[in-house]
Amino acid sequence: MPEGHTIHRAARDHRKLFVGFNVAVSSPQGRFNIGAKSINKQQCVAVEAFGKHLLYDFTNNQSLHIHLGLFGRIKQRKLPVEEAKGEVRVRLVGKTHFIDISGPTICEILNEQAKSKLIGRIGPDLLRKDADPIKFFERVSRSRAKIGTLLMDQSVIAGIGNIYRTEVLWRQCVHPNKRGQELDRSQLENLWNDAQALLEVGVKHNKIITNFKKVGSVNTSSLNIYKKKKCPRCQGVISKIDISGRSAYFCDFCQPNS
DNA sequence: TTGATTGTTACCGG
DNA sequence: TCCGGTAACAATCA
Repeated sequence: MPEGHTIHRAARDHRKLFVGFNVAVSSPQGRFNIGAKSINKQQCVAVEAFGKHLLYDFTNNQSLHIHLGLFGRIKQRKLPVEEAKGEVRVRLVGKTHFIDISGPTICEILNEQAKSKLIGRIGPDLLRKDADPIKFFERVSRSRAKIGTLLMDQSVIAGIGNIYRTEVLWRQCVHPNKRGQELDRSQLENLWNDAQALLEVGVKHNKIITNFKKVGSVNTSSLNIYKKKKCPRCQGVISKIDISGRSAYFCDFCQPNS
């Protein structure tokens, strides 16, 4: 479910729900018995997203660290609390709402040192004001790896997932198999700027939207080529390839690799 | 029941 | 050291 926009949207929403309040934190038994006692009913002082990682900071300098992975979800509901549905691993209860987090791949409590280490290994985050695009430009420019791989590497650029990868490369007419070092500075700037703009739209609408064209007043589709057969620009056939286990789509004509 | 899926990490070989 | 490939793990739905 989540690319960067989902996590930053959650951080924005949860800031209003939890910061400044004593938050009840509970977790069930099993793999994700995180020992929530140490943060339970502590005051939440911040909620922040770093790439696809979500951190809830508490007064005792500990943080709840969540990564939703491929299947994780966050459900937000109004109080009173209801019985959890599905594989809920953590529940946070605030003054007016509660959230259930199901299926995360990471769900743990970090101290300050571990938190710094985590933040340190995440690349520039398209949705953060403190992001430094120069780091992205330099890293890609000296890499032999495919741009399709690099865009999904969260230590190179944080926030892009499989759908934005396909859509941004198509919008900028770059073949996913181009090597990082084959791209010039203006292409990299365009990729950065476009991805950033699209992710911001994603946060605003809580949805991935990369196609803004309307026929009459109706949006034909919010995506251009992801899982599609035909290129909306040239009407050509969309190809599908596997890049490190994930499906990437591209238009042979609009995104030449030569 | 099977396959697919908006993700990440560890490990190995080249 | 970099890069590609593979496996493991997560939960849900068609």
